[in-house]
Amino acid sequence: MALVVQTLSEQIFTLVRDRIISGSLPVEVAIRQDALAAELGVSKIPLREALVRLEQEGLLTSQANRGFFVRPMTASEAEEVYALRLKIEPEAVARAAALATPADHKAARDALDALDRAAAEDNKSEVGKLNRAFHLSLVRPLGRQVTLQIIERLNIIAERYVSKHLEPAGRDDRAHKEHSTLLDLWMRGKGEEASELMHAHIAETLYDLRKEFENDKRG
Amino acid sequence: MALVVQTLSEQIFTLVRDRIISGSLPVEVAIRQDALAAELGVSKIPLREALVRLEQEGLLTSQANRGFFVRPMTASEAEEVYALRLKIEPEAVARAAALATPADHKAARDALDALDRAAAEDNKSEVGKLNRAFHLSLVRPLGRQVTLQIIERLNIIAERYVSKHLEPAGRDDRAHKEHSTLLDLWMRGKGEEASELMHAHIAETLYDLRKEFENDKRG
DNA sequence: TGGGTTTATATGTTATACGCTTTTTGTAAC
DNA sequence: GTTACAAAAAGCGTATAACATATAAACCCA
Repeated sequence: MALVVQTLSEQIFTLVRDRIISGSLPVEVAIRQDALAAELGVSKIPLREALVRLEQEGLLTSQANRGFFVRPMTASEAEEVYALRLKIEPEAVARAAALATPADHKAARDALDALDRAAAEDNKSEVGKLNRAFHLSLVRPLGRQVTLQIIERLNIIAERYVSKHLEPAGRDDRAHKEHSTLLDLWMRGKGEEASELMHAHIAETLYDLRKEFENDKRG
Repeated sequence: MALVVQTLSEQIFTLVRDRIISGSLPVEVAIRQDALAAELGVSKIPLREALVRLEQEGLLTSQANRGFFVRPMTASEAEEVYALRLKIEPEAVARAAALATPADHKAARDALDALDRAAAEDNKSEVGKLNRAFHLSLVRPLGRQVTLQIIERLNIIAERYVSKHLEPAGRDDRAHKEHSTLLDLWMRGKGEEASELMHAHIAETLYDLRKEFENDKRG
């Protein structure tokens, strides 16, 4: 177990990030720094550092002297993020499959188990987080820091859209089966097949999202 | 002209970023926050916010209670960053060429002119910055925020390696000609050709970098 | 109802202080 | 001259209070 001391600002980063993803922070309204800091029981210094992180992460925007705003979601951003994921993630999965050690295999299986358990309990925000963790566990053995960070960021942005528009990944039976097959292929070192399935898996989510966007426009 | 007020922390971000790129900040040594803040004539709060930004940007790492460190450069990171650029940038250039307006054309031409002027004066750090600006001007008309931000980040990380190992882009005659041809194709809406040339252009830089890495190993 | 002025709020930053780690220094033992 | 450990120093991360400046809200008056 890697003992990693987390700074207060890093904890706040995660906490606020999850609030943004879950949609519990209003869009287009400046985040009241003093109020949020007070609510969290911290000073504004680590809070602001967390907000700066989130801006760099693409979840917030800031305007000088006006503060930080949750970035609005748009269909075109979703298209963009999924296009990037399709271009990067499947190949990363394939390469990672070739490099994965038994420890990596165990980590991925554990991640999927945790996801399944959370899905059974219908804990929406937890499912989203664990879904991300599972996807990341399939590319982590690649060991490429920059690539991993980009994939993680894309997954985080993508999750906002999923969490707003779709049922959580694990509850969906198709996604569940795909995850299982994916893990199986991946662990057996079948990188190419895993890659193709991952591509289809991501593409299907995008397809579902598109349907919802269409509904929104009509509704 | 878009009037954009810049926060102190944002200015510091740019300033420190350029120092990292130019290599004037020692690697593997914690950045002395009080000292740097004093040198810049600011307090540590906006400085820390800038450092947090830079960490998220992939130029710094931090360890709780130990501070921020300039990330060491490695051949494998260079390979990684260039692989990502090759996968993303050429296509983005092609699509942007189709969307570019006369204003975009002018911006790109101006960027190249500025780059040429700086190259004539042999201002290494300025050339790097303007080279980045030129590359970005070719993809900006695409209008995809997330994609653009990723490309910009990759270019920034890449520039560290270029600035350490190679002559600045504009001084190199081959690069200069490629830039000219690239701009020409791009402005004439020949997206596919521009894309191919951009791919070759990036690949050549990577090739040159590899040679230097080999030298370092032997040297 | 609208426009302009005043008032109130919030942001971004400074200065100072302090607990807690980490690093360095000092000292003793082997 | 190392090694081991204790003590001291330095530096990080956070808190608090304060304030200039910019934005937003309230107000007033026509």
